[in-house]
Amino acid sequence: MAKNLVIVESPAKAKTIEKILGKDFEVRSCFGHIRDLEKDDMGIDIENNFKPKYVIPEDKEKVVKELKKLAKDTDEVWLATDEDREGEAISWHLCEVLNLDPKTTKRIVFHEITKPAIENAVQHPRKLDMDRVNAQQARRILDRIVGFEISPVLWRKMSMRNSLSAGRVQSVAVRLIVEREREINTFTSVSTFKVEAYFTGKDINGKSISFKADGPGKFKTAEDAEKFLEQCVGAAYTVKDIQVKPGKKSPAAPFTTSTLQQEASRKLGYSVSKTMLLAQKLYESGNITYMRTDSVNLSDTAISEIEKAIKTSFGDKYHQHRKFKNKNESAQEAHEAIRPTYMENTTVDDSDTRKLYELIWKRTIASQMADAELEKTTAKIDISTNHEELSASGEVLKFDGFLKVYMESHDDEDETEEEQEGSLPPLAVKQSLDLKEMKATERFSRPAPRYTEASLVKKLEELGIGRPSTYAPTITTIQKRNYVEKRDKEGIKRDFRILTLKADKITKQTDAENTGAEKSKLFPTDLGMIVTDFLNQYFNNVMDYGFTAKIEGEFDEIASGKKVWNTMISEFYSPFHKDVENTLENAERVKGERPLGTDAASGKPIVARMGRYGPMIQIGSVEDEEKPRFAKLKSTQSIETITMDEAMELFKLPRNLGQFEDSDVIVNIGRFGPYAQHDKKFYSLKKEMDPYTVELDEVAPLIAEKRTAKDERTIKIFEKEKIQILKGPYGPYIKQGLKNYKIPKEKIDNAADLTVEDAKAIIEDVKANPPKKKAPPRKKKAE
DNA sequence: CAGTGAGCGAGCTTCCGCTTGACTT
Repeated sequence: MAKNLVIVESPAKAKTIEKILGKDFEVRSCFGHIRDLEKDDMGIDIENNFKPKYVIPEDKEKVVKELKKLAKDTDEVWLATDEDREGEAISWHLCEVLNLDPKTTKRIVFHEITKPAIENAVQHPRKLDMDRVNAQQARRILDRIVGFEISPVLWRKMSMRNSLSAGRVQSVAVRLIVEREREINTFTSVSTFKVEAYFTGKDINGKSISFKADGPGKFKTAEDAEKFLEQCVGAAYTVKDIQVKPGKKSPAAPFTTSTLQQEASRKLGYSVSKTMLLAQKLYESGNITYMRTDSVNLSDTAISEIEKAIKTSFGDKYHQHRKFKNKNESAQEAHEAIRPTYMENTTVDDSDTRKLYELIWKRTIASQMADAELEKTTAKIDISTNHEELSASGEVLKFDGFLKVYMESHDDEDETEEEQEGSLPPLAVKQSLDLKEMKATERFSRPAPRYTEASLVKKLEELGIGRPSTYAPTITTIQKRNYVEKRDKEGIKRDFRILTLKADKITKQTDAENTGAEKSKLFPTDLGMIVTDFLNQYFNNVMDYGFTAKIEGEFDEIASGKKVWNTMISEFYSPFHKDVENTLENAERVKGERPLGTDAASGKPIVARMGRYGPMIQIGSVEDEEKPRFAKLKSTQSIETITMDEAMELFKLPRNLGQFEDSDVIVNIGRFGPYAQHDKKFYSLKKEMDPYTVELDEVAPLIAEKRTAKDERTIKIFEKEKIQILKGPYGPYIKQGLKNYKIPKEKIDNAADLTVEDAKAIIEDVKANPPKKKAPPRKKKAE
């Protein structure tokens, strides 16, 4: 039995640290938080100064039991959880559960897993910081209050009430997406004309050249642009002035969770959850440092490793020592930046994680490399027939520096109008140029783009909302709650005008471009918009973009002992709870109704609104003698934007496509999407089949094909008993009615030989001994 | 699996942050 027990949060860390500390120390992990607020009654005794009621969750019982045993048999327990607020609280919970005295138990911290850092930590233990623990408790309790008081309000006040939720983080994330969507919907695009002149001539060495110059600003109308081109008729063009300016580019800081998610999204097209899954693998295999971090800091040992790698691979002049600082105030910096553990490993064997690893490797090494040096040349070109001038510019890379390995990408949001500049040929002042042609092209202003998962993470981080460990889960939650969905949008065709001056003649033409196409973007659903409007109206304090920043300031005061945590919570709770009660009492049930007009055929009103099963169109009302008619909106349509014509289109379903093998084929949209009904059976339509336009000759083969696929899946059918033996992705299984039953291992190889008695026996057996429930009792709802 | 759409009101849902496995019918 070791004399010392060290407890850390992550098991991968435990292994590494144990090696460093040697045989006197046993290092174990507690796998994050070991206690949480009880779920009943919110787990908070509000009357009793918000006293929290903590319990050990079922899935943590095992690890707690083990730690208890180890703690009892050891001389000294060292609490080595992360240095941030949550880590301090985990240490305190460990004291409570393991019966350790918080006043005397040794608390150690390190920000990097290196031998000197860990040895230094062991030599300088401190005591638990209760102020910091209390800041965490305040954070936890406030989040529980917000989530568990507002969510039930939604269940009462929304017309669709299946597992709706609200929270300090998720509700604001949805709000961002809803507001962006509305900005886009109300955006009116204005067009301007941009002039570009194409020149040919000879450079100072007599070599033939051609290059492009930009016109003087933008013209608001086609008339203004044309007037300018007219003023250029017959003009001579001379280089008036050449300016050369040096410039430089610097590398980006090493990765944090948020920037890794952004770059993996832009460069590799990964979703944030995919990035985190792969990063976790790399971490567990010892290839990278911890992947949930908000710090851009690199350990001293890492910095010298990187320096060595740069000097050997690229030479001394490519190295530049840099120390990055966090811009983000909310950062808690419990870990290092995300970097390779060993710089000499330039890649990994695993093909899944290779791209992500190489991205991390490049970003890390680039962060300690020299600036790239540029030379920017601007030539002003005089027009003899008017007072305007043209300007041509080019950029030449003088020294590549860090660009040798890595260049950060940007979202289209950050994109400037100017494209990547090429180089400009060497010109001389007073040199005359030949104009090949001059074009004025119509360009349209664009609204801000919809968020991607990664750009939403970026925005949340800027607002200080959420933590590295929650960015990916938050994005999953708001999609799972059906507030937001990720999808593509097709662009629409738009005409634009071009005026061309060539050989002193002006011609006009129209061209077409595709605009507004988006890939993998976050769109709010009608539900998301309605819930957001409701929350904004009744809980504007919590929905404020600055709310988290404000309370974080107060948590900091608690952490520094300037404020008492219950006081802070109480000050928040009084007005908040009044809002809850006021809403419950006074808010109407929300339907999200939007009148569209009157039905030409019946004279009845048409509304778009939210029904129990989603957005729909309703003609007439329930008070009418005749029942109202209903139609479900398509998944790409929205209550806010649907037009009368589009709404009427929806009433064209169900469609009878005609007969196939003597039965009607009827197409409709059901709970699980578009389907065809034929001979009492149902067949899902393929994605590309539009139920409004699809024809019999497309659907009939689908029915035939799916029928054989179903036959192949069937091993045996006992018609009378309604028992089927089927082949599933995990092997054969038995199905009776809607329920599935697992075939015992010893019989699985001969599933085809099972008799009806065998099957019945298995079913009875499974019923008598139901399979163990999954560890987290969180049931998955049918989507 | 493939209806529905109002109201009544069983019995259910829900938060954020810290960590990984379990394991499919």
